[in-house]
Amino acid sequence: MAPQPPGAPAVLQGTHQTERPFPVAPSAEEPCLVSAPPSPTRASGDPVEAEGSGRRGAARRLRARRGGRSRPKSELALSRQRRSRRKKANDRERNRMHHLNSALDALRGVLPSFPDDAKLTKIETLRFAHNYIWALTQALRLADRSLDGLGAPCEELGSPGGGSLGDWASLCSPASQAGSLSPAASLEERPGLQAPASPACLPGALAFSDFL
DNA sequence: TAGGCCATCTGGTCCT
DNA sequence: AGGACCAGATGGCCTA
Repeated sequence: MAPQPPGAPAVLQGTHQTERPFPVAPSAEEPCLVSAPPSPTRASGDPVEAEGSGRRGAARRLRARRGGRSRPKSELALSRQRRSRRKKANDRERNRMHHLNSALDALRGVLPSFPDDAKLTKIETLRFAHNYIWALTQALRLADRSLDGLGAPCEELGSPGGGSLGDWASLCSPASQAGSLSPAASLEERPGLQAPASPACLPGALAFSDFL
């Protein structure tokens, strides 16, 4: 996937999404909210107000206690309330997704660098991170063994079938066995992508796609 | 033009 | 009641 060009609605591009914490997209409900006339029934039709004056206190208190919380609302009031709640829910959902994208960007930041023009997609980022962590774990394990005098050769990292490095990463990685939605194929067309921070005892020429 | 990726909206569900 | 989370739908943008 090519990088988002300027103007594209990228996640963190310094456009409206970073400058406006909660960008509110033009919503179909907005015109309704703005143009909705004030409720004509509110002033004169409110049941509480209508029966409020002139009644004995006991009956009124009883009624208030019984139905005070769920006072029936007019259709217009209900509609307004629904729109208001939906709008707030949309804002929260947008904010939540922004936080999620920020976390995803932070994850991209700690992963081995890659050419500027090759921003990882969301699924690529997750798979890359998963496999990269797995690879680092393997490296640490082997390093520990070496320190213990076992002298584990790096071939232990080799693929079970003696395949290529790509096979090693893709076959051994738990992520590669995890699912069927692997986007690795799309990354194979990124020959320039390398993992520069090859840990000790890891094959230094691992291709970027090997982690995906 | 088809397909991929993305942001957003929306309704449902669960939890506090 | 309201918030968090989720998944489906939708439309925009971009590339091959």
